Amino acid sequence: MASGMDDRTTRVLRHIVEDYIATAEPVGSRTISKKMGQSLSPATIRNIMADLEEAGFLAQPHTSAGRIPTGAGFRYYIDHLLARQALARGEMDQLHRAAGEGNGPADELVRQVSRLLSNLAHQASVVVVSSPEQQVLSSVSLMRAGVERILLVTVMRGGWVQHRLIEGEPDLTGDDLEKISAYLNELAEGRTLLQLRARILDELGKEKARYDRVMGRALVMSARALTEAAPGEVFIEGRANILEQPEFAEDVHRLKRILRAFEEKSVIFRLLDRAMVSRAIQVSVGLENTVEELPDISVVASGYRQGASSVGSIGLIGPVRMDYSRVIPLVEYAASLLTTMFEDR
Amino acid sequence: MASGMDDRTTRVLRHIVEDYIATAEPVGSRTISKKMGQSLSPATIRNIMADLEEAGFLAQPHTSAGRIPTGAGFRYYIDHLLARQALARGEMDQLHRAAGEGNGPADELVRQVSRLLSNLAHQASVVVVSSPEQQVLSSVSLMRAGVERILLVTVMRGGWVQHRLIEGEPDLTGDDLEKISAYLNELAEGRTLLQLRARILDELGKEKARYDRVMGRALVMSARALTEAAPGEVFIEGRANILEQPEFAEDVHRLKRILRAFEEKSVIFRLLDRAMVSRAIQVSVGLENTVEELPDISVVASGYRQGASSVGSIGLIGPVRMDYSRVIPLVEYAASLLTTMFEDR
DNA sequence: GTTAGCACTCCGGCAATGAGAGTGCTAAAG
DNA sequence: CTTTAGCACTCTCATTGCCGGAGTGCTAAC
Repeated sequence: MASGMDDRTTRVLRHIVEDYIATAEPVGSRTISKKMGQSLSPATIRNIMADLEEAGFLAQPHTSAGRIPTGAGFRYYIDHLLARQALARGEMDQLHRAAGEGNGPADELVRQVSRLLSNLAHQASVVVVSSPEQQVLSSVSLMRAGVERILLVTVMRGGWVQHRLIEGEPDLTGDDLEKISAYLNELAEGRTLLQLRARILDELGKEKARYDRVMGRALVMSARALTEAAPGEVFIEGRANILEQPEFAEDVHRLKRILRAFEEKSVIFRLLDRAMVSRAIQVSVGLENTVEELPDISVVASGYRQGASSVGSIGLIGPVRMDYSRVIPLVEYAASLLTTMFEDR
Repeated sequence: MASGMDDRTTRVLRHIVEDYIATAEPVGSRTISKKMGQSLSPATIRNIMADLEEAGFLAQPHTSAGRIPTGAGFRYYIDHLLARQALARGEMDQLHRAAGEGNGPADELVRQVSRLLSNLAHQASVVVVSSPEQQVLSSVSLMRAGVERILLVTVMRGGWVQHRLIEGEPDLTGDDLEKISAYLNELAEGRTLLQLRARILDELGKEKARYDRVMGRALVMSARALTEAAPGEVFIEGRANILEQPEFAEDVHRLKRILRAFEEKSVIFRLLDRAMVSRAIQVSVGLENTVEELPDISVVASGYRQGASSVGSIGLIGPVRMDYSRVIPLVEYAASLLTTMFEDR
């Protein structure tokens, strides 16, 4: 089907999509005829449009409005017709600078980049950080946090910090904690969180005798704390930008749906997890995303890596009518920027 | 002026405000007459309304609409006429449960409570946590975070965790870090962040000889890292709830302004900082808040404490037309809940 | 296969209209 | 002196009807 379209037909489709992206209005045959240098008359364009509509790429809001691209139309455009716009030098610089400012812990870096991406694209920007269980540890520490609580802090290579509370254990002294921390660090050397946990339990079985009861119990508790799946994190920036898009600004219902979605980590995760595993940029249009509540939005996202493993993804969320030619390079660049930033950490 | 209003007049004002809160529509003399059991005719009410308008408590959108309370009208209502609604047993329970679930680090606790508060009130909820410099430390730890970075983790009594990156210092070994951590913990005992910093510098001057150059430098860097003002934190929950309010749902401009404001920590801080110092609940109506960009919103907020010192505040942000009789007790209860939760930590 | 021409459809804007809600004023009643 | 009934007046809002414009589909000619 799709392959059975001749060059002229696809050119018409491309112009329709691009015009619609630019104006958010249904586009008519006259407009396209002009745009193509009048080499074809409006009547001819109309015939072609009728074909495209039959093929499912276009739709009419009502008789005698122009056509607007359907989801399938956008899909075809993105897959076959898109001419990427090169990033402006200035935009690259800005992104670099944003990344540079994020010299605090990793979350600051990510937040800055996300924020700028959002503003450059005039869309809401989202970053998800996968649960760091698969990441390699840099160091571990047990800290006192009140009489009845101990805090287990883990720092990953790349700069992500996590902490989990352990309840109880009031009788461990500061000295005890230091000792256990030192020991945990030894075990952690070069390992992931998961591996560390296994290792702790392992060691504990082997050399039970070496530890007094209190310390032994503390080790078990550490292992248990490490088991609790840390959910991963979500950063959303530029929510206000979605009001720049008429499709959301006008329709309070859609707006509410999307704002609610932004408040549910799990939804955002489902929205971006495909991009995480894949290496290439992912564009899901309208119904394609797996979140039933949001049938009318698009997600452009790309994973970023830490060394060889994918650790998260960054992307934009907006209406189906997005300026993909501009937005796709932006997201790609942002993702690669994160990848390089995390490389030398 | 205000004191010069007789009982009947204020009763009319109260009814107008309450009706307007309930309906979001201008209210007319007929409605009020009915509401007051027809003891007064609409004509009389009209006279009273005219007086109230002259006094600045009411306004007319146009001739021959009903009256709407002005900012001053709301103010008077809140200060003198408000009949607080008792919290429902169920709501208190829910809040308690939310607080109980937040058994992770302090930020989880705060987030859960804030979220529920937001949903109960149908408004956006905001929590600010003041920069914890004045809070007493529970423990300190230096951790390796990559070759060129060290992470300084501080845990406050009450469970707030902060981390700051220190760049450089590649030659400190894990052992070194442990030793310095132990020493810092000794110095930190029972002190605030600020005091700790002073103490470090102090000690360093006195006993310079006791430390080798590397460790000395590390201490200096720690002190410096502690100096960087940590900005405090802001949590916003239930943004989508503001769309429940017709005044925002209809006016995209206001909506955008408020969403933008939510993206600027500093704005939120300015909005809530008054509540932080004061012990009582604060209600600022319309123009009263100090943020010029948001002249048409109300903030209901209350500080919460950790022991004797104020450490932050929790509140609601919404249109001036809020159900104060319900919302004020909610916020108060949430704040007191946070205070008790932090007490036994 | 392409295009000009034409009849037709549908939306959006505009003015006119009328009902409804509410006011302010006046004059009478308490 | 206060309250109220009555009434004229104002303003909004929803409804209606009426173009004009944009765009289409079809047919017939090129």
